[in-house]
Amino acid sequence: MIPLLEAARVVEERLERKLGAIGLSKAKLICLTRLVEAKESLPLSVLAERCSCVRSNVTQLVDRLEDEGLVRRINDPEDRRSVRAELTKEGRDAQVKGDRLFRAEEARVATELPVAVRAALSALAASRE
Amino acid sequence: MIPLLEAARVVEERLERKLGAIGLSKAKLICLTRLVEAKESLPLSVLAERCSCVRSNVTQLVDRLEDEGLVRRINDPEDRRSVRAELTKEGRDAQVKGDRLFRAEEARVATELPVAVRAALSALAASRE
DNA sequence: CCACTATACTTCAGCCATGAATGATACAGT
DNA sequence: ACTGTATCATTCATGGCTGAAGTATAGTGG
Repeated sequence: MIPLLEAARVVEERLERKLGAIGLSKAKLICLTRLVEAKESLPLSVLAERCSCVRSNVTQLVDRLEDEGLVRRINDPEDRRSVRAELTKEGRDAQVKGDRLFRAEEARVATELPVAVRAALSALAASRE
Repeated sequence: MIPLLEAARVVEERLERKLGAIGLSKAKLICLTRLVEAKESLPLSVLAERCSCVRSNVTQLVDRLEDEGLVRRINDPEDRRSVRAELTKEGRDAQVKGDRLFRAEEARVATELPVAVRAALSALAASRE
């Protein structure tokens, strides 16, 4: 087995559990975080890029986030093909809470893996082929 | 972001692409491999345990593997609640091919991550809480 | 023997992800 | 203005995963 994948699974599960407790998931949090970072609404295609996933995925993710009232879809008057995602107040709040949990998990991993290890992983992640 | 998760994603994607080329996936391969290792048919619940996933997942996985003719469901005369999964010839062959690709990816990761790093990851994976 | 409880699998609803196909709009280049 | 071509979002099919609910069978205590 590939230890990298096993370890990631462990961490991923821990993270999902923590986020699940406040009604979020890693995917949703990342989505919200990208919007917070952008400081403005984003076309779904841009959002997809920044979440490193395909558009159809963001369509569904935003569907769910919208159902939960964390995000709102708005039409772009500039380009009528485009649909932008905008954070709601609730979305902003959820992001803050989720981000705290996320950072906590990040910190936990930092205690479990020495800096050198994390550096090696960053390098691998950056390779992207 | 958590480098561990990013790195795992990169490797996972590479692996899925390679396996996809021969009609397999990591999940399917693991399932087949567990059966090969067992050297006999296994009740689905045991298979689920060995694949570290829930039963309902194995039910579906075996559905697909069965559709593809890689595995066969057989009734257990000892316990009529139980359903066992058995490898077919094709399943055995697929496992061999898939395993080669899997080991290749494993080897590749070994060149990308020093032993010390892999050891640290194994330790984290083993923690399981 | 009966009722309980536990176990085995399946089914269903839901989430996350992908890729192919669709429909609408934008933007050439002619 | 018209005809492609590219881009935007969505839908659908599929795969992998989970947890809750359902069905059948097994096993146990009375």
